[in-house]
Amino acid sequence: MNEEPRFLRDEKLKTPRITRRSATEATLQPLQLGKRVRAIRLSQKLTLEEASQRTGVARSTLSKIENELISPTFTIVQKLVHGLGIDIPQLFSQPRAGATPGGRRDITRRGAGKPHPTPTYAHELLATELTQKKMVPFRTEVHARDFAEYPEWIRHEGEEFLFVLSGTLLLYTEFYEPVELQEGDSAYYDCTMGHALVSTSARDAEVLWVTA
Amino acid sequence: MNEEPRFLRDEKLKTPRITRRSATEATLQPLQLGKRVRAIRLSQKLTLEEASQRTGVARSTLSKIENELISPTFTIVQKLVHGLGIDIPQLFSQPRAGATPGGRRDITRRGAGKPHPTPTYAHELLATELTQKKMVPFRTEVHARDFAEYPEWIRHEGEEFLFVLSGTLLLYTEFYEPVELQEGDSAYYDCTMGHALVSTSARDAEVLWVTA
DNA sequence: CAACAGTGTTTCCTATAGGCAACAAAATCG
DNA sequence: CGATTTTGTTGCCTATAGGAAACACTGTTG
Repeated sequence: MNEEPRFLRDEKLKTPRITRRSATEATLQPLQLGKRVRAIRLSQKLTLEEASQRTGVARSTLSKIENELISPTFTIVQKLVHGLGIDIPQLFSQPRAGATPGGRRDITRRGAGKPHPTPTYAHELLATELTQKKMVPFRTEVHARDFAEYPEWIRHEGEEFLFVLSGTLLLYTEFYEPVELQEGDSAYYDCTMGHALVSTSARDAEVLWVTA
Repeated sequence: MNEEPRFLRDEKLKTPRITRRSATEATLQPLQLGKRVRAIRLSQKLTLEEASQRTGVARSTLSKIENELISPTFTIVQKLVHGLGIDIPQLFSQPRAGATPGGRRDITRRGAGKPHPTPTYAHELLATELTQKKMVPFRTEVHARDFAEYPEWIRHEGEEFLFVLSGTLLLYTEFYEPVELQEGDSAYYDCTMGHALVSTSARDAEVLWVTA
């Protein structure tokens, strides 16, 4: 009295109600999230019940996710990440069984990074072809012109190195006086300490940023 | 508590979407995926309809996601990531309220680094006041003019990011063809793979290097 | 300024995600 | 060994995600 797994059904004979409007997603990889989650859970020697308690997700739901019976909601994914201490890069990237990656290389031409805008910054992410990397480099135009544009401190894990490519700016940090940086200056700081940049030159300042 | 996503600073939003059952974890981070998606879409100057076609997600669904009315399914998130070229897995990661201390900061003025000359490179080490750091940043003039100046491959642990500050040069790597880099270009590679730089411009090229 | 073409939002409805509870299969205990 | 606990896997049901279409707005154009 059991029906086939739903998503299989879906693949097979779900043509009548065609809603596939473009072929963009044709090449979408399976990306076995379920197996990944299971591997991570087992690696921590947790039972479904324990994982359930840590994440706040029902035991049954976890089972279904691990067996690829359902596609979890983003809120659930967040709970998993949070509760199991999963590093999201792994979740999104492919197996890559090997230990330390060997001979990878990724070239990013000027202006060819992936844009990532925010109200105060215009980031351009570099080396986005590589997934499992220790550092995240990006080039940024600092649009902010006043410290007041930041509703609160920017603050996150890790350490950050910044290098001023052009223009001048003020580096505000939580525990220090603001300091003016000019072209060629650089700074290294803990990201857990609140920080923010404000352009002071005629043109918006450009910085190179690397986070780890 | 720092639960701001990496590049995100944003106005406060209300709806934390409460799950009434698992009261174990009362509050769940907002993590405004919606605003992020909207920002990315707008940065690419796409309408909802265009984004819909690229991602294969219904226009209405996109609208709801951007307005935080629903929590998208993982398959939908995948489609978004794929169709809009979103990278940055760490974008989604919630910096765990880790006990990483640290309010360190180190400013290095232009030219004020610690010189470290070699036959082929003139390194200037940056942020040398800080000792226990994850990354080692330095600015380098590439004196080498011929690959033959390197008796053997440079090779060491970790990963390296390099950004061309001025001039042009050739990046030789063990497993790839040499590639020419110009001002503003960047590269990321595994250091265990042999690598070497050679200036090709009239003046010696200058690069910014970060190792981790 | 009416007819129109595009935008983003909202409504309606179906498909499905997720929790609870019943279940089967091991594992543990008596 | 049977009884009990603990494991992971289903039914079942409700809450909700997601698609199509209607809608409300805003420009355009003749």
